[in-house]
Amino acid sequence: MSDSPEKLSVWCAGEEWCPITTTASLIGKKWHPVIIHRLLENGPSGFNELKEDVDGISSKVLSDSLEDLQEKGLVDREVINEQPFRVNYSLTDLGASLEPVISEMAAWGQRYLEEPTESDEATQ
Amino acid sequence: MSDSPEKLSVWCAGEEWCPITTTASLIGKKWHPVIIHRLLENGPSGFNELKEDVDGISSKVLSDSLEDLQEKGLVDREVINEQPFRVNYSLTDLGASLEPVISEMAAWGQRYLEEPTESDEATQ
DNA sequence: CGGCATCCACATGGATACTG
DNA sequence: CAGTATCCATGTGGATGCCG
Repeated sequence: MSDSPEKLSVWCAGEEWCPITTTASLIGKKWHPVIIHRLLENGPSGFNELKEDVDGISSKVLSDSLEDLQEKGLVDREVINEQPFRVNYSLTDLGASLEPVISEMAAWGQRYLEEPTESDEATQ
Repeated sequence: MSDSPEKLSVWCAGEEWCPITTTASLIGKKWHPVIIHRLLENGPSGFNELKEDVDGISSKVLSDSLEDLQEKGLVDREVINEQPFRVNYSLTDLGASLEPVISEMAAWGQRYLEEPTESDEATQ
């Protein structure tokens, strides 16, 4: 993994460019952080493998999210076999460079969020 | 600022509870990270003050976002004067505890994202 | 100043079924 | 296995205007 991926040029909503807004626009979608986290933890994965790791996602949404992440240059898709058909998703260098961000999010969640109990579950 | 805010119990989409998914559901909306960032940087702020700091947001969306952040226990709203009407938004201890996450996002954005040039701007 | 009301367009995501 | 197709409900955000 290179430690200096190419920079990404992304336009941003406001009038002034803001690194936080822009970063949020990259990973601020519902499933993006989890997908990146799984790819960081488990390494390159196939589609259904990823679908099982990312609990609760539908194939359509996973497909959409992966396409989005590819466009943003954070994820690579590689067809590694035609028959049987096999695909590999992996992080680009830029995607992998998000590791500190993702692990801060995970750490924060573990420290400050409480796992719902059975009774919480019943009320949902 | 206390260093051990109360834990927050949040339900999460999938079948298994996941700290990343849950954290993402808290700060994964378009403007939330910026709002938190501004409150961290500039301290407690009034509504319009915040609106100017968060560049490009409309009052409706800021209002919605702040309400959401209050419900999630990350932001406090305090009416500090009736006439003239003045309100103060500040981070709760839990909200302030997000500082490492937010600053990682900001740092990542500054390191790996490129500010668009004038010509980029022209094509948008 | 600090919003809320209204309206509307578009994005997002979930369920289900089907395909090469 | 790795998706796509379709449909549909809800969410999200932007514009504008008004109010105490």
